[in-house]
Amino acid sequence: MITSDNILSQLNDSQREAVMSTEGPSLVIAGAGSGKTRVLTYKIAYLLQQGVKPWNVLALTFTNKAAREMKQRIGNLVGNEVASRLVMGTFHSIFSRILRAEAEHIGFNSNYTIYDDTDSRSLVKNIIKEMGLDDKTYKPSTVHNRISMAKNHMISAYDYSNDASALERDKEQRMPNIYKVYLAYAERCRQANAMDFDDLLLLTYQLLKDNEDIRQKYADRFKYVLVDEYQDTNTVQQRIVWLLTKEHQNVCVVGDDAQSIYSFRGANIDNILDFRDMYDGAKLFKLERNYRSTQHIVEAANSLIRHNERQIPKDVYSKNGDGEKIVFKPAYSDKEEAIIVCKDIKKIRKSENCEWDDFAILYRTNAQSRAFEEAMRKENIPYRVYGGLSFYQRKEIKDIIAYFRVVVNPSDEEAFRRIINYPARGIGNTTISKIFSCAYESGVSAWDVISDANKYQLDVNKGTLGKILVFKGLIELFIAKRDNTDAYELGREIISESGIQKDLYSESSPEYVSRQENLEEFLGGLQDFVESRREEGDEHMMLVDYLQEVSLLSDLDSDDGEESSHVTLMTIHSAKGLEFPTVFVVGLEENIFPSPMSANSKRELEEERRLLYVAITRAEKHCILTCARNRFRYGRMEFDTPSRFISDINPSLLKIESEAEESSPFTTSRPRFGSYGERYQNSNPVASQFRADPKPREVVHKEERGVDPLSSSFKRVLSSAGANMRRVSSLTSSSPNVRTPNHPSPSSSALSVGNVIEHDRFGIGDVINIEGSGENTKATVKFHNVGTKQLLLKFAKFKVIS
DNA sequence: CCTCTTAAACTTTTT
DNA sequence: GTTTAAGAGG
Repeated sequence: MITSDNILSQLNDSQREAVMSTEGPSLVIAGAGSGKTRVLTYKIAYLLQQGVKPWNVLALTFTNKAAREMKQRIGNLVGNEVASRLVMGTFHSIFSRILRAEAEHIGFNSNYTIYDDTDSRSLVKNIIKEMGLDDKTYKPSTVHNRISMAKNHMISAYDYSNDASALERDKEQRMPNIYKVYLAYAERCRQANAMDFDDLLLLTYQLLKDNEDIRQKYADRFKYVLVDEYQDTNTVQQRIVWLLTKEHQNVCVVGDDAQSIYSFRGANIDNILDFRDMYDGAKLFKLERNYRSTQHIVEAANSLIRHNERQIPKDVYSKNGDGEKIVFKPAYSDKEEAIIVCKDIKKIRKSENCEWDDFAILYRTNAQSRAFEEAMRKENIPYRVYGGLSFYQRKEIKDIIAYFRVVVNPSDEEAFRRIINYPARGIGNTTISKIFSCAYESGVSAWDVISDANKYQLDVNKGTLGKILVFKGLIELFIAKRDNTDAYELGREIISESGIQKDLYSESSPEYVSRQENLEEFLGGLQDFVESRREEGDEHMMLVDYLQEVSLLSDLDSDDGEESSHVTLMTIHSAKGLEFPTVFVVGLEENIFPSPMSANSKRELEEERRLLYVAITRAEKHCILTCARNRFRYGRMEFDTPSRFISDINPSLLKIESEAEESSPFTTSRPRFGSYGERYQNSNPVASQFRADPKPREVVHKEERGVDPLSSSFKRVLSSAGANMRRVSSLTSSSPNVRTPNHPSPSSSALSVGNVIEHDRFGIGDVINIEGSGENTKATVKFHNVGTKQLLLKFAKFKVIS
């Protein structure tokens, strides 16, 4: 533990001032790499040392991962027990929990499900179809986007239908009926006891606005509110913060207007620009010294961002030494671009003797990762792709989760639709339509209809009704167990009883094997979830708890930190807040970056420029920009010119390196289809086998995958039963509970402070405290890789090493 | 009512 | 190149 003097001594002057200003509103404008997270971390630690109770501090972050890491760092400063009681997380996850607690006040049930984007769009699509609107004019994603934007501005479906300007705009765009879709959508979500991402915010706002006593309660509880990445908050988030802080005004927001890159999601840059108008007398702190990057990188980024008009003036500087210039490497094709990057990575790694972890490849769109994946596989460079479609978006996983959702919340329309005929049980489209129209007419959920088909006069023949009743019986069986069977046990049962297991193991084609592996992986994760909770003495390990956790996870969050060293591939958006010694920003072409979608509005173009600013400022030592003049898109070869942003960078800080002796990258004198390009034309046929990898797309360079899918999956099961006990659950094993959940650790009674243990999942750790007795003995263990955990000895699985 | 084949549409960025 | 929608045949 460390004293407050010590905390303050680790900060520079401006950081310290920001940290010590605990009372009243404050705005911290933190330039890239200026220690923003450090200020937030230390400020919270400082508050705690001043005697503030951790549960009185609300800290809102942008990702779950950021929250977790910050908690960890605060724990290191003031102790984990205290830190673990802080209320810290994303807007969405914190407020979804509050909404569960207060569900009755807003007409929901506390076991509501959260619709992801796919669910929302599918519902919108169904509504459009049912209303007889043309789905060419009313594109579901466009309509949902309109609804989403309305919600971000606190316009409910009812408000919208009375909003002259919104209606006018829709009319102009030839979609005069959007308001009807919105009304129906809101109604159907409520009927399904489901909320979409935007509802989590909008309903929180309405809850606090319409129930003064509840607002009081939370405003009172959260005596100090801190918001990270404030430049990326939207209007409704800002209003929620206001409702919570308008009395005590102990609110500290941290952000950088130059890094605002989420306006497509409703983020409103005015939130940060106008903060001081909203909170009268708010103190302004500017952190301008960049500790991350070399001077050349900082200056190049500054020279770029200077082309934007709207911004808070600041002067970011570095004292890290000049370093190298930013390098721009135009390539002939996307394949060549990838090869250049691979070569550079190998070269720098050798010359500077650094790790694969020190490299990141950042791109504008997820689709760009492919060329790099293929090149790196060929070059034996270990990498990991973040983002893209997440593990939980995969078909087979979504199907399972849909079962979970229906069991927890039978009204869930989208999940119901997904599983009523999966696996195929002879309930076809005609029947499904009948069930749903019956449901709408009576104003109940589809589940209600099949629960009492007579009452709702469901018109189906006897055979079909029989099939429906079998399905109903199946779900009821699970519902009966959902409150007293842990998520893993019940999950396994659902998978086997529903026929999912039989379906997935019915074939041994590569796609099926890949799905089987995903299922194993999923079960492993589910088991981890239940066991962690059990070991930590947390009772919340039922299906409902699992869903709560999983529905707000992003791909980035699942990084467990114990993977082997790898190059990072991700979109620039995902890279926000991260840093790497060497960063490649690739695909700097017109039509990609800036995205053609934003080329027609100045506002959006400025956002694209900020995006490049974010990308460049991720780099500590080397920043290399690349582009390709020819690129495969939509299966065609397309021609492109370098991004206009290249010429926004001060030329004296930019070094242009052409691989070939060609003069300027801006000329296109090279023959378009010379032998040079064709060398890379043939794609590797082996590569296609890697496409359906399960989520941690860590590359294993022994021919472990792809050669013989069956044996690789077998190996996987075998190895998981051995040294690494992470994935023990094999569906093929005859007795599911080889490892009984309640099996006590052999040496738990003998454990004492100072012991070193090896935990099945967390690895090596030192026992630093033991408390409680008998059944409830808890050990505090500091693990080398995953931080400090409290384990209930009754359940924890580990062995004592010394 | 199910499933296999073929055609079209598609791409920003994400909690 | 990939994923999803529609249509034909069983």
